[in-house]
Order: sequence, then C-alpha cells, then structure tokens
Amino acid sequence: MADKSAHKAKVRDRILDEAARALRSGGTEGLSVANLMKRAGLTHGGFYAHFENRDDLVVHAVDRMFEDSAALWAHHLSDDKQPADPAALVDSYLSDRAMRNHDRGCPLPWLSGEVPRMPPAAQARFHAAITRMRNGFATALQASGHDASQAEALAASIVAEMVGAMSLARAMGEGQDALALLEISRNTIKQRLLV
Amino acid sequence: MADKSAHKAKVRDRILDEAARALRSGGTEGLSVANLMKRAGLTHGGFYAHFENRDDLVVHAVDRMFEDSAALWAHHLSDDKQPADPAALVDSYLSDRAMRNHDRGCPLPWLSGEVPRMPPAAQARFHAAITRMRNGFATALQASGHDASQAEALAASIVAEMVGAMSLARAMGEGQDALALLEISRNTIKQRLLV
DNA sequence: TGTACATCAGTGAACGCGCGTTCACTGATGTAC
DNA sequence: TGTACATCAGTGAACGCGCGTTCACTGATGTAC
Repeated sequence: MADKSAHKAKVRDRILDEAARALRSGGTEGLSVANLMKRAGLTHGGFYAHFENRDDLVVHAVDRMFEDSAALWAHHLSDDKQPADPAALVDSYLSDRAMRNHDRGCPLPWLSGEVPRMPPAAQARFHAAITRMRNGFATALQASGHDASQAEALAASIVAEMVGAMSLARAMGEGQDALALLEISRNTIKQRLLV
Repeated sequence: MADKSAHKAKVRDRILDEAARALRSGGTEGLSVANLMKRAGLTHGGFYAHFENRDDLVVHAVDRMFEDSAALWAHHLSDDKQPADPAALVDSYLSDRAMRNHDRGCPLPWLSGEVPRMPPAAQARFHAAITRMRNGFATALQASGHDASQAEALAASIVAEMVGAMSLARAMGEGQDALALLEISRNTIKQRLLV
C-alpha cells in the first residue's frame, strides 16, 4: 500500500513537472491532456486518476511553476546563511540564460496576459506570487540599506521593469536587440538600487 | 464596380476591427474564424473572400492593433502642433481606464507572451512596434531636456516598466492592489523623468 | 433606356482533425486468512 | 508460507464538440450592347 501510493505520488509529480514546463512554453491553450500524458510516458485516459479535470491540472501546474521560481529567488534573498543581494537577483532574472530558458524560471513575463482566462484558483496563485515577489524584493532592499518608506515602492517599480523587460525581450524575438534591451534594464535597475 | 470594391473594403475593415479587439481580450488562441465572422455580422464561409487563411488575418489584425495604439501615443509626442509631454503619456498608458479597456490600447502587456507562437510576419510587427515606441519615447525625452546619450536607455527602461506594470496589474486581477501598483509605477516613472 | 450576361461577396452544409472527458477493461500489487 | 480476493493505476476505444478550411450555390450589383 505504501509503495503503491508512493508510486502514484511520483507519477503525479512527473506529470506536474511536464505540465509546468509545457505551460510556460506553450501557454494555457497550448497544453493538451493527451500531449501532456504522452510526454509523461502514459496514455491520456490515466490522467483522471491524478486530476479532477484540466482546470484542476492548470491550478496545480501554476503552483509548481511558482515553487520553481521561488526557489531561484531564495538564492539571492537574505536568510540565516547569507545577506540579501538584490543586484545579483536582477542580473539573474534578466540574464540571457533566463531569456532563452522558456520552460524554466519565472512565468510572469510569459503568462501574465493569459491570467484573466485561467481558472479563478490559478488567478489567485498569480496574485499571491506577485505579492510574494514584491515583498521579498522590498525586504532585500531594506536589508541593503533602503528606507522602509521607499523600499516598497521601489521594489514594486523594479519588479514591474524586470517583468516588462523580459516580456519585451521575448516579444522582440530574443535576438541582438532583445539582449541589448535586457542589458539596458539590468544597468538601469542596478543604478536605481544605489542608496 | 467602384461601389462594390468600396463595400468590400469596408467589410474587411469591420472584420479587422473586430479581430483586433478579440485578439486583445482573448489572445491568439481565443480568436476563432466562425466567432469573428458572427461578431462582424457574417457567416464563416465568407471569411476567405477577405483573407487567405487564419494566419493572414492574425498578421493584419496585429497591424491594426498597433495602428490604434500608435494613434494614442501620437497625442503625447511632439509634432508641428504641440510639444512632447512624456509625463502625460505615462499617466495615460498606466491609467485605470487603460487597465480596464482590454480590447483597446497597447496590446504589449496582454500579448507579449504569445508572440513566439504567432506567425513570423506578426512577430516582425511586434519587433517593429516596440522599436517605434522606444524611439518615440526617447525623442520625447530629448525634446524635454534629456541628454541624447541617456535618453535612449531611459526610454527603454521606462517602456519596460510601463509594459510590466500593466501586465502585473492585469495578472493581479485588476482590483485594489492592481490600481495601487499602477499608481506606484506612474509616480516612480515621473520621478525618473525629471532632468 | 432596357435587356442579357458576367462578376463575386456572402451563404451554409460538409470535411477531417484534435480536443476534454468517459468508461469497460486489464494486470500488477497489497491484504486477509 | 501459500492461496484467494480486493484494489486501483493505467489502457485504449469511443463520445460530442468546436475548430479551420472547402465548395457548390445564390442573388445583388456592375457592364456591354
């Protein structure tokens, strides 16, 4: 029994992992049940042993996406072991690598426009994730010497610029112009980080 | 003959207008030929008298969207009649009204994530439109006293923040928090506009 | 001016296809005795 | 320990549906004489 349910949890995990990647690179509408199950090495009928329906999957896949990107952020935010490093976070978020890795990292630049068409529970996850990002960045700003009064507004503004710059880089086709735009934003934001 | 082709052009225009609105609020995948033609008061079969296929429509609808939003921008950029007013442009771009009007205005915050899945010709339109926005804003900055050397980078950074702030506002559900985020970005950007 | 013909925007039935979902089934695994 | 039974993850055929596209047609309009 224990073995059986552990196996099931593992398979569900694999499906969610594939779903989170497919969602990022194909959008909500680009993710089909049959395709997803094939990617996970199963047939489509088995899907309903793991999820109530397609919407249920989308909600959990959105959760998974934000867990992944929260882990990336955690590297640069302060905890017991290390001090906060907002500049490194900016460099990482707006890196050439992050632009090219469509199926990893923060989904906001790719999926924001589709949020209003997602199931309500998934929309709530986006709201929560954005709030978490803003708060995390604001805390890091305070830890590196910014006034509490301005840290919140500066964090919101910078998070907006990061998401927008990455959106535009992708919309420009990820070529030379896109790389140049990312560099401009990295530099401009790091300038704004100076106390 | 003249009457007939004038009529056809008018109908095509109506289809494109509906398509541009549907594209903004429903995304590329949300726009179906049958639905669109019904909105335009026609049956789906007639579609192919006006467009080669669905991709052809998408390309022209993207053109139409950017024509619409270029007209909005023109109000605030310098020409023979008026001086440039970048602050007014920012207020207008990030207004509560712009957030709520899903089917009008600049499509970048809604559609950037879908660009890689659009027909190549439509992708090229996005690239061109982004370049036009950046250049227009940079010119306005120079006209209001910024050094040529920094105007370009500042324009790119501000355009990114505007697109990102509007993306996030929509992704947050357009409620109180979204409005607050827009206000923060408006204020932060206008601060950055000061020479 | 009136008639016969040509054009072509628009109609609506039909197509093949992929979608989300259902369901009777299979067969490996865990449990009871 | 060995056997009989129950469970249930996963299979694969089938469903109804909306999609993009095709095509034979209709009927209003423009042209030729």
